[in-house]
Amino acid sequence: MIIKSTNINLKHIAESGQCFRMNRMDDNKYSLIAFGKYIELIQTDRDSVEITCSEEEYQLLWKDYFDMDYNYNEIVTVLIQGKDEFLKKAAEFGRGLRILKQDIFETLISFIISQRKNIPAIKSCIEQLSVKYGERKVSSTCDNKEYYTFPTPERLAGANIEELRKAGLGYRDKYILKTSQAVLRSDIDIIKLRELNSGEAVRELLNLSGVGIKVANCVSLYGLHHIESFPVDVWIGRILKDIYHNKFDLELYNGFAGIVQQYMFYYIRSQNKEDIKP
DNA sequence: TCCCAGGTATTTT
DNA sequence: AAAATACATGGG
Repeated sequence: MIIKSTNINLKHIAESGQCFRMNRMDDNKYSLIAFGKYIELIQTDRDSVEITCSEEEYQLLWKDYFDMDYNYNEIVTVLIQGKDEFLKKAAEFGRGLRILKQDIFETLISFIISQRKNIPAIKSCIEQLSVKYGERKVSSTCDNKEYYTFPTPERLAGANIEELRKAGLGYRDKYILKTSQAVLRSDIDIIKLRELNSGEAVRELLNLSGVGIKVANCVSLYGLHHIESFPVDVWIGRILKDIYHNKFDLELYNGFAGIVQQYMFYYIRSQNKEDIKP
């Protein structure tokens, strides 16, 4: 299945810190586990991507997952033609980034794990959790590739805390357990969060163990696709302080600040990472 | 070996 | 109410 788009870049998406189960296999080729499925993606040229799935599965799942109905060119153009020099560079550099529509529970648990960990360590934890508590599957389309789906709330809520910790969670083990149990008991209805606006959803999420303002905003942005949510982590915090002297005007990007945040995050980190430089 | 990582909860001023 | 501090583990 081939996707044509003037604004999709697998490398940018995979390396932008929004998802943790999309991995580079070799140049231009990535594997991805999401929604219980395994696919491989190839950047065949600047404007096209090949996915190892049927047309039907693409229409049913991946088209939405990659947010293909949204016009990212419009935002990139606004930023590149705008007056903000930093965002101009960030948008030029990150052209092809998209905000994925990820599973809400996986996003919630993943970003609880993310606190005080670097991205490789986060990925490692999530992979270990999946092997331990997910479902083993074999991809029929990708050379019988073996993979493990992300655990369900039931599986994590029923986990033994010592066993959980062996996945490298550290002190976060109790957060994962409590939050999974809260989801299972429907103390919070994570499906209904979709019906709320971003502010209301964040407020609900803050009741969960291990979820503070930053993680709540990440869940809102990446799990609920509230593209106005603007997570502030150490990197974004440094940008707001060092580049904008704490005078960054979010109102300028009302309604899509989360996407702007993603260009910022990806760009600033590229400055410090050889392997992401263009 | 040392430092720090897409922060949060708890304790202390 | 605001500010300091503890927290587990592993990647670089």
